[in-house]
Amino acid sequence: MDTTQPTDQQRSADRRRRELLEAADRVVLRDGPQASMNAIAAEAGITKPILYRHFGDKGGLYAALAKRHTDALLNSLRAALDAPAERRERVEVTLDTYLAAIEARPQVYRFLMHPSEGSASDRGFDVGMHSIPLLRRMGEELAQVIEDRLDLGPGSQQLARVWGHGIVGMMHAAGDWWLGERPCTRAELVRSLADLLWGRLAAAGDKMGGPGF
Amino acid sequence: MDTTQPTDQQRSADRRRRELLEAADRVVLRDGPQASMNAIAAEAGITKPILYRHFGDKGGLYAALAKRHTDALLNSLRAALDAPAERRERVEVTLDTYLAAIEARPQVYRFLMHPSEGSASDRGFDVGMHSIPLLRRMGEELAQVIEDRLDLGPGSQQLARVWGHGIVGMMHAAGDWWLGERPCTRAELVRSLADLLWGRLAAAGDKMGGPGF
DNA sequence: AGACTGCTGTTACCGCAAGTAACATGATAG
DNA sequence: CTATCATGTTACTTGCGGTAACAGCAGTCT
Repeated sequence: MDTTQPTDQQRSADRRRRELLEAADRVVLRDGPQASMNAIAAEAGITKPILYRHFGDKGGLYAALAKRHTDALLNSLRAALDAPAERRERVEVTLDTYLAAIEARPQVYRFLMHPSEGSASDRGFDVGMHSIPLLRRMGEELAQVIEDRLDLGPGSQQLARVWGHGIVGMMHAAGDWWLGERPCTRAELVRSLADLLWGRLAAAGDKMGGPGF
Repeated sequence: MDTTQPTDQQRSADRRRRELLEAADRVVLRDGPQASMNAIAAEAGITKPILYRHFGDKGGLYAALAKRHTDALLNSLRAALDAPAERRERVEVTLDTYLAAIEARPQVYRFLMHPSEGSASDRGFDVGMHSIPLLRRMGEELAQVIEDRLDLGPGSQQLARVWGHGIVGMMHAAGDWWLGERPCTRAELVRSLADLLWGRLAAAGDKMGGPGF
């Protein structure tokens, strides 16, 4: 039986798969998220049907491709979150890690955030399911960390999940905007966001002190 | 001369345009963001080229369509932001307004957040510009309100913009997740998010008090 | 040896949606 | 009666996702 034997065909197929993914990676890095299957196949030196044999459909390829980058980014973020430092320091390092990643490879970032909706397989999806997997995964991850390490009162699990997704969304939107306009340095952005999370919004005074205003 | 006269052809064209937009609205509400030009034309009782004469391309139609809803939502949010109440109250009402809107018309919401990238006109765009117009507009709007009404120290304008986009992103991501999973009531979600903005993250105690951990 | 299986690769095609060209029609102005 | 201009149509091109059918090439069973 070939239960212990990877049959060395398996390994060959896996290697092919990885080669294809790297070709796809190169194309996406060059052409952005609208990279066509033809282009990817050409880059890999083969033709379309092979891609479809390996990945089923475009969604499958994109999912496989996204998983690699998502996993990589999540590992970096986990490391930042688990650093042995003060909470504020950890938050800032994590924010900076994310922002540095999207700054370094904007095309990849753009691809990850813009799956562009599959074409026919989406039938029957309810709203909400369309959302970007990376954001969801980051949100859940952060929620777990928050719940594990913070002492919130009753309902802590739910609170942690809301905060996880909320903070990730904050990071994402601010990062996206920052990447487009570059209105300040990365360090300034990190500091501003951390300030926001640290309650400076609530602590700030009104500008025109009238109570009815 | 017909400088004072809107030439009543103009008005007729405008009415047509509005009718087409409403037809498009109906289709998008029914089919989601992947509504085809053919479908929209059919719903309006006409054929494709007319749509193209009125809106240029699909991006144009989508932009016009999005503008209507975006304006409507922004008006609601402005009203909530300008309410004569305590800051926390205003924040909660604003969050609730947004969440109620996306809860009431998820298809519209999904459309607004998922323009699916134009096809050919995107050439030459740098990264960052892809982002959803509604989010950007909400971010800028909120930034303006924050800057107008809060007394932040030096660099207040930049801080306000970061916070504006950050808070909007938080609201958006949390809302998207909530809409998909419905893990709690709207009121609970609003409260949790407001708590986050009010610095409860920073105030919470560690679970295992070891300093090195 | 010769047929069977399974994998990799190809060409050539289908269906569908965006976008366009060219033609038809009906009102209005000179 | 004709020129014009907006409104509408059919029929086409282009490009992409996806698939069917076929071609070469290992090994394998009898």
